[in-house]
Amino acid sequence: MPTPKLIVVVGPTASGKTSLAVLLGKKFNGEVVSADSRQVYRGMNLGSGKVTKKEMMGVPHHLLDVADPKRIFTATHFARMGRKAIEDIVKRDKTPIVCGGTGFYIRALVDGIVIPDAKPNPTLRKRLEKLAAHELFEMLKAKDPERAATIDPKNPRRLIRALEIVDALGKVPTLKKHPLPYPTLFIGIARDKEMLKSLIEKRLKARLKAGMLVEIKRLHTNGVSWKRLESFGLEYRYGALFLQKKIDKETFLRELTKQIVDYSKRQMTWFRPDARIHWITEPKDAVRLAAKFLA
RNA sequence: GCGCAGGUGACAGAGCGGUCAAUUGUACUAGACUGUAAAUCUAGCGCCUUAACGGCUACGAAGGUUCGAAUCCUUCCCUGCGCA
Repeated sequence: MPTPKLIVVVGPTASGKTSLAVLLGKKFNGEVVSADSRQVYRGMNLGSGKVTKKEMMGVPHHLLDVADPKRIFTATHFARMGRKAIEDIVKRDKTPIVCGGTGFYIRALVDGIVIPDAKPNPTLRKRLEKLAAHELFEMLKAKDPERAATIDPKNPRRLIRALEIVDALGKVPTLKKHPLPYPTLFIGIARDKEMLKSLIEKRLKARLKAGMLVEIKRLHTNGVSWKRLESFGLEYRYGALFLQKKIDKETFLRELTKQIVDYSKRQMTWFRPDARIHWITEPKDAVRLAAKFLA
């Protein structure tokens, strides 16, 4: 039995990750583990760019439709389920292909960062949300100077989470990693800015035509609040704003396009420093890399 | 032609004698990321300098007043509105 190996496909939104993962899966007897923080939710298909059954071309996919959009799903849930899926794939002698654009999820899963075992505490959060960032920072500094030294002192969300951990565990533990024990090939899809922008525009048009707004409306009808939809960002946020008539069609299109482009930049900010990633531009280069890696 | 208002950095738009390379918003660029991560947050943004409480050039143009002007005066050019 050959040693199990892992392939990871990353890249900005609209760069072509999905079809590349399918191609690799088909060629190398693999199964795809999606690493996308929105595609985990049931009913969020068009807006999140989820693969369709047809596009899968018979390659099994994991971690799609595993969560209820009305409930919070987190990186920890993802990492746990992802690990299980990968172990299962390996056990069946197939190659797991992690594919997605959510950098934090990939890190949690592949690098196995140990996220502090402190559950979200809504009551505490609600109370802390009333405070200003500098007040939160002072609190953290008093209770856990070590964490305070490394945290972003102006990011309330991070500060609140840190205080939440302190509340549950006494202090924020130092970062530990339990990476997946397989040799791993990281492939990144590189796209120049102009090209990516036009890909994003094209894809958005196609999604709208396919009924993206109907999908968002259906989610709301099925009990997902506007507020929740807005919190999902991008397609769901702007779609919800438009359906509520908070913005007009033109603003919707213009802002959403811009936000998706901005998002793709943030993704690159995340992936770019990772020296393990082999950047490619053509699928055949990815196939070549993978063939060599799996040999 | 006369009257009034105005010409500021990519755009919008403050400033109305010194602390102004110039508030702010947008756009743009870069970055962070320990259970919301498509979320959340930060920084830069005239030119030179690795950098600076350093130098240079700047607020329509040209002169002038002043120790000192984006800010005051004069002339010119341009724009908007009103009247002819």
